[in-house]
Amino acid sequence: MSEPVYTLNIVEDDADVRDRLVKLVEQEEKFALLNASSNMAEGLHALTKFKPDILLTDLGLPDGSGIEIIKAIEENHLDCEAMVISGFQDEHHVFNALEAGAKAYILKHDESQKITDAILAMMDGGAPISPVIARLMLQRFQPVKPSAALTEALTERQVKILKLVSQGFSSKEIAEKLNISYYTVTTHIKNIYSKLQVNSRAEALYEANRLGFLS
Amino acid sequence: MSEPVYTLNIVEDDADVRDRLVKLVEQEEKFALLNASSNMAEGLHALTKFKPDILLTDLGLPDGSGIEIIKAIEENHLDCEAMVISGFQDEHHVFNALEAGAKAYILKHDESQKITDAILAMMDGGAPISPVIARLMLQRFQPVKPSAALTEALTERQVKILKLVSQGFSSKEIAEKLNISYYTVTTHIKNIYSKLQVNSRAEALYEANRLGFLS
DNA sequence: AGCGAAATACCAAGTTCTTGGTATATGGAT
DNA sequence: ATCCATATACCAAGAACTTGGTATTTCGCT
Repeated sequence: MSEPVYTLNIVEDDADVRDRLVKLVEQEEKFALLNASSNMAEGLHALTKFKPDILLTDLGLPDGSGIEIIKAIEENHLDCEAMVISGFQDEHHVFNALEAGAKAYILKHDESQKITDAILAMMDGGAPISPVIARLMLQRFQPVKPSAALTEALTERQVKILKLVSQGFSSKEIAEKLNISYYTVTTHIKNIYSKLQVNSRAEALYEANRLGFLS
Repeated sequence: MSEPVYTLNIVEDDADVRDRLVKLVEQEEKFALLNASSNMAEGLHALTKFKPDILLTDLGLPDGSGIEIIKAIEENHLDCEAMVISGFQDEHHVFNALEAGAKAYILKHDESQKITDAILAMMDGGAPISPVIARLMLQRFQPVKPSAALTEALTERQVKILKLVSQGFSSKEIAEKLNISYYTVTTHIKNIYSKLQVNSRAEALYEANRLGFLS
């Protein structure tokens, strides 16, 4: 099979960075640069005009955000993978970009070779994320320690069971998972209801969520 | 300032892979290998005995899972960063590991240099995640990728009922609230289950939350 | 040694949910 | 005008949950 060639658009307002990206892309024979824009309006226009396989975009643009361009991919039903190349490392920018549909998020100061690798990894179905960014994402999976309210209200075991309930497991399944009796599970759930003052699983989940017991 | 030196434990049952990791660690002067175990029991014991700065562990061990070892870090209040080196790329293994507290997740077949880099990146506050793994994580931030199948999946009425279910109301209560028959409510819920591919209220809420239908 | 909290386990009656059907009315799209 | 999606409604059997009991074991604390 022949080498796949990916077409590519770049949106980056800083001329130096943009030139660096352009060079980097032109040096890799698997890439074919279609357009390099310096602002959001141009970037949006070029996106729909050239329909590239890959969008490489900055976030902070003089006339708006790269996020808008990423969203436009979805809205226009384009077959395009978006990679953010940004200097921003804060939660706000990162999650907005990822939620908008970015498949990759790498930092401007990463080495050129890493950026090239990242683009290829993305087209290979991966999601190259700079470690610093990934640490932010991780925090969504490792929420804060048991809050004061939780520790006081529910025991460790009860929280464990409540979490399994929240994942849709039946009492029987939870019993099997924890290697305890079905009756024990129902007893725990009974006690959880009592503490949360509710009378059903759905209610318990609602309360637990409201009180921040679950992630 | 002088070079930091990190102490390190390895847990990996495959002798070849373990030897490779050991060599890789010994070649990097910033690392000081304390122990290399081949199963969970040993790994757990070595963890509490040596209290390393870094735990490098496989997931599938003959007598259990590396996840147990990662959890032990938290339970014993150890100051240790856990990195998973696994062959598993499935959602179940990945999320269990991350939720257990793993700070990094890389694949066995990654190059040695990448593994070394990853350990250093982790100690630098990053979270090196292999692109394939990161793609899994991304799906949690981009809940409605199959928007055609999911965003458009639930009708307005179904969402309304699902929200009431999420607030803990019974079918009977929902019927009264909406001034429709109890049977209509159960029919709606039945159809919601079908669309979300679940079989209970708790499961439906879990899915709906994950997909962003609620909140 | 004794107390209390937590986790474990069991039972049974009653309630609610789940599932596989069938069926009608309405409104928008072709 | 017809088709299709949506909302509505009903039934019944079986599964799962809820509730109010009782009871044992383990563990930390006094």
